[in-house]
Order: sequence, then C-alpha cells, then structure tokens
Amino acid sequence: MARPREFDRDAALKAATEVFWSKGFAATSTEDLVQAMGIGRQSFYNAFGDKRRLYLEALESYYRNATSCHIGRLTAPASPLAGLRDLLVGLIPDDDALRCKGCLGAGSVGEFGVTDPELTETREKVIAGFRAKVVERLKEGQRLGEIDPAIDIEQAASFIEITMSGLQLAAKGGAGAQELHAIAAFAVERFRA
Amino acid sequence: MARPREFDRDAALKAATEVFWSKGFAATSTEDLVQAMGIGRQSFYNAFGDKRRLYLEALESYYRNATSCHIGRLTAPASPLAGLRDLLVGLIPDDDALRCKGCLGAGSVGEFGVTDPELTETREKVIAGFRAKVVERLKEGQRLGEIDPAIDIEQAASFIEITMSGLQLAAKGGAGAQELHAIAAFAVERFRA
DNA sequence: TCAATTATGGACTGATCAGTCAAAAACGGA
DNA sequence: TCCGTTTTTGACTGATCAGTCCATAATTGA
Repeated sequence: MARPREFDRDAALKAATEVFWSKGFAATSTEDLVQAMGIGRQSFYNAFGDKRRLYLEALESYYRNATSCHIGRLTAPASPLAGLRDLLVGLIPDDDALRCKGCLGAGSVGEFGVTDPELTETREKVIAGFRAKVVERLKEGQRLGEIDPAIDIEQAASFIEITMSGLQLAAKGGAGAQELHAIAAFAVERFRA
Repeated sequence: MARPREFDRDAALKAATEVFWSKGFAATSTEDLVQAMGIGRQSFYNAFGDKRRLYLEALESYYRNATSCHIGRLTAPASPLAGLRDLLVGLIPDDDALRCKGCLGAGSVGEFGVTDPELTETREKVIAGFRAKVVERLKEGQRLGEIDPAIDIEQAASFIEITMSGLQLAAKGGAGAQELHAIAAFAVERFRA
C-alpha cells in the first residue's frame, strides 16, 4: 500500500561495497556513493540509514561472502595441508586490478583499529567461526601425520590468520600474484611433518 | 637576515606524525594538525608545504627510525634465529595504547595501496635496504646450521616481511601482546633446522 | 637606523562535507 | 476513485574542508 522501491537494494549495496573497498571509509563521500549506487540522495538515507550504517552493512555482507569462500577452499581438498594451502593461495587473485584492492576487512582494521566497538564485534564474531574451521583442519592434519605433531594447534591457527592479513596487505601494496602464491605455499609448507 | 622560526620543526613534525599515525591521512584535518603541532596555520604551510607533503615527510622519518630499530634488533644477537625472533617480537609493544596504533607504514599501504607513486617509491626503497639485512641474517643462519638448509632464502625473506605486516595489523586490531609475541616466536621457529 | 626578508596571526576563500526538508509521484487497499 | 503510505527528486542546511591573503612582527646585514 505504498510506492515500491525502484532500485535493487542488493545491487546498490554491492556497488557501495566496491567504493568503500577501493577508497576506504573516510575517503569515500556520500556523493561518491549515491553516484556509484545510481540512486538519489534521499533514497540512500531511506534505505541505508547513513554512511556509517551502510559501511557496517557492506562490511558484514563482505565478511559473510569472503568467509564462505575461504571455508570452501579450506575444506575442499582431501588433504588438510592442501586445504590450508588453497585457503592462502586463494586469497590472491591473478587479476592485478582486483588483487591490489586488497581486502575490505583488513582495510577496516587498518582504518578503524579498535575504535569502533560495533565494527570490532562484527569482525570478531566472523573470525571466531572461521578460526574454528582452521583449527579443525589443523587437527586433522596432525591425525593424518601430514602436520608436525610438535606444533601447537592454537598458535598455528593464529599464525594462519596473521599470514592471511600479511598476504592481503602485501597484495594491496602491489606485490605480484606469483610471488604471493609462492609465499602462501611456503608458509603452509612450514607445517609439514 | 629574516625573522627566525619560533617553533621546533622536528618537534612539530613528530607531533604531526603522531596524529597521522593514530587517525590515518584522510581522517586527519589540517586543523587537527596545526592544533597538535602547536603552530599557526600559515607557519604550517610555510614550513611543510601542504598536508600531503607533511604526510610524506612524516612517513619518511617514521620509516627511517623504524627501520633502524628493526635492523638493530635483527643484528644484535649472536644467533641469527634469535635476531629474527627479536625483530618480530620487538614489533609488538607491551603498552596497549601504543600497540593498538599499529604501524604508520602499514597504515599507509592500507590507505593508499599503489595509488600514490611517490609514496610507493619511498616505501620500496626502505624495504629493499631492510630486506637485504634479513637475507644476510638468513644466510648466516643456514651457514651456522640453525636454519633448515632446504629453505629458500628469498622466499623466507618475503615470508618474514609478510609476517611483520600481519603482526602489525593484528596489533591494530586489538590482539594481545603475549599472544602476538608467541606467534612471532612460532613463525621464526618454523625455520629451525 | 633602516631596508630586506621571513614568520606569524587571523580573517577569509570557494569547495565539499554529511545529512535534511518539502513537494511531487507512485503504488495498494478501500 | 481516493486515501494512506512510502519513494523519489532536487534544492537546501550549517559545518568543515584545504589552502590563501594580508597586515603586522621580528630578525639580520648594511
């Protein structure tokens, strides 16, 4: 019983995500956003609240999608070590333009740190779920004798997370795909029994 | 034969560096800067050019100082492996407020990526010099039998760089000092013969 | 003492910022 | 058809942005 929305909310969110991803939060203006989203100013505020709300929403959907992809690569191969390798290697796109955008999640940590509790909470919730899967795969690796039994699982999981961040920052800094793929494989190889 | 500057240029630069370090480039206003630097607006533009010039200068002096500290820790111990460990552990301050500021260099990569050639050049020059020292220490480690001779030196050096970035991003994200110290030690331990 | 030069303080610029307002338009239910 | 509700459009808000202008002050060499 009211006028229906003319634009596709999901598509607009996706367009906004791209802008935030490329430019960061602070350097993105609402004008940039409405332009990229192809909607009017008031529609923007009606549908998404404000700039910060939109950023939160974009980040959340980005995390959801990225995490699901990560877990897919982590768990697809029969070999746990291969799964971990695919996880890390898969972070690095071959396409230059895509790779040097880095990771929106890493970008938000770099830009906000721990200054925004809502953002921090979202991040930690996502990471906790993902980390559990990594731990699972690491344990499996030790059970199968692929991974050095002397390695502490929790530390190894933290190490994987750190390596992911490092790879994504290096990608943003312009490192080449081949080089980064090699480093990813190198890191996982350090676990081999 | 002209009026001398009333403020200490180095101190002002240091104050500006702190602001950029805490807030990033885009989120820092010139008003923030002149306030923190304790100087007038015109003095600011006289002495430092403009906001971007000041950022470049701040980043350069930050890099110079940080790199010298890194190399100090890397080369101090007799054991190469201990040097690498001290390098990584030393990235992580115990003080919470300091630690969660992360690294200005990492921040600049996150914020600008490869979009600013001048900034990228500065970064790459610094990293090249530092990396050479890491390579040196890795070779020494292999010579002394501390480091697994099967490990490729160049990949190991890249891996150290990646781990440094990862640790600093995690610190910015609020990770604890103990946890990060443990991960740093864990990473280096992966090299042991 | 004065001329040349640079630093300083404060007002000022047009541009852009995030966000709001009001009026018109498009729909579903009655 | 007409009413209630929501979307859309475009103008508009005060605040803040980076950077400039100008008059005054402080210094040194002549």
